[in-house]
Amino acid sequence: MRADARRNRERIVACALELFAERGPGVSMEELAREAGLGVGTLYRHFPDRRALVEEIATSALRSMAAEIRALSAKDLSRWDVLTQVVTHCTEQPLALVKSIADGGDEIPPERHALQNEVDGLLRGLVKAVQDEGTMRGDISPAEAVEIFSTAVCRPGARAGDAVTRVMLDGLST
Amino acid sequence: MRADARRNRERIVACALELFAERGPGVSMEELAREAGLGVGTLYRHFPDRRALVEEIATSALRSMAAEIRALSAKDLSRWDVLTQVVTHCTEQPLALVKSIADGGDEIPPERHALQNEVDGLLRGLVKAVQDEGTMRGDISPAEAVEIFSTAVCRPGARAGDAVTRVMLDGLST
DNA sequence: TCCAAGGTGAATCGGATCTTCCGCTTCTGG
DNA sequence: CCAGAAGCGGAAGATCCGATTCACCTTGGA
Repeated sequence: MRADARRNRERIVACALELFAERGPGVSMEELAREAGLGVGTLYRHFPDRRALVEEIATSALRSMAAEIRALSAKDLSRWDVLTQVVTHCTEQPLALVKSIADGGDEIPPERHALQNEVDGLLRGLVKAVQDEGTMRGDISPAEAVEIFSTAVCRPGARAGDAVTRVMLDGLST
Repeated sequence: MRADARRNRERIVACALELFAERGPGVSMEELAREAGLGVGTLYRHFPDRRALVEEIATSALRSMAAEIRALSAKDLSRWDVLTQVVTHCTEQPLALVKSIADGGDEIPPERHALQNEVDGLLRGLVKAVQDEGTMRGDISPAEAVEIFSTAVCRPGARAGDAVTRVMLDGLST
């Protein structure tokens, strides 16, 4: 593959990641192309159709999300601090986008479904750990906690450490 | 106006209110009609076009919202309790819808714009009062607080007293 | 009973996207 | 440096989807 082609492909993925995260799904191929400074045709050279593009982005984001949670969990920090950092990480990139894509109507391909379950499981596990540690209130189920995160993080214009996120975390702590 | 016509008009407004609240704008006229158990044509007999329908619902919801805030504010309750009830009221009906409609792209007609400002002002005033009372943390600006409410309340499927709302309120209290 | 107000929903209209395609441009191996 | 493959651009055409219309059927109520 030619060097410039690889560069362009990367740029497409990066821009799509960003645009989906900040404006939700439904961004048109043309906007994606413009943002990346390329022609629409180029998107189609790299991805057979919209779905393929969305799929690549979603799965890669989920994969990196799962990796990040694992990495942070392995650190020698209080579970609460791990949670905080996970939330920060989510706000900065993937989850928001993944959720926005997930809302996009298409049927979920099995691979992505599995990844989503994996991330969900990791998050719920983390919540449980934080509660066991005693730093998070116990009257919220892991599933509810995850919903709360989504609400705070998957918001157009969410930024790490903004008021919504701070209030949510404070409301969750004991 | 014939009795059945009046009945149908009311049913349209009620269903639209509900559908917009729970599924956001972008619900099609056909869905609206189906939900109301009527034909599409009937919607058009009552409202010249989609915009007129949306407009009627939005302004009436905003009006009742403002009235509700005023009514609750006049009660002899702590400002915190007033806030709690306002949030509950929002979750049960209008704001969610109004915001979801506001996101719908159309330019905001002046009348609605004025109403939105009014509601916004009332909310910010209430927040200020709660903070002065000392029951809400002071490191959140009224505007941020309103954004937090929106986030918690304008969510597909929000229900009064659910985990998201509870956590948000706890996070806001001192 | 009569008939105008009211209701219906298939068909039409339009706007917005997605995709295709072919001529033009940019790499890169030799 | 050059030939030709790889890549790019973006107008044009195919599609999709929801808003709106309209010719015809129902029904409230005088």
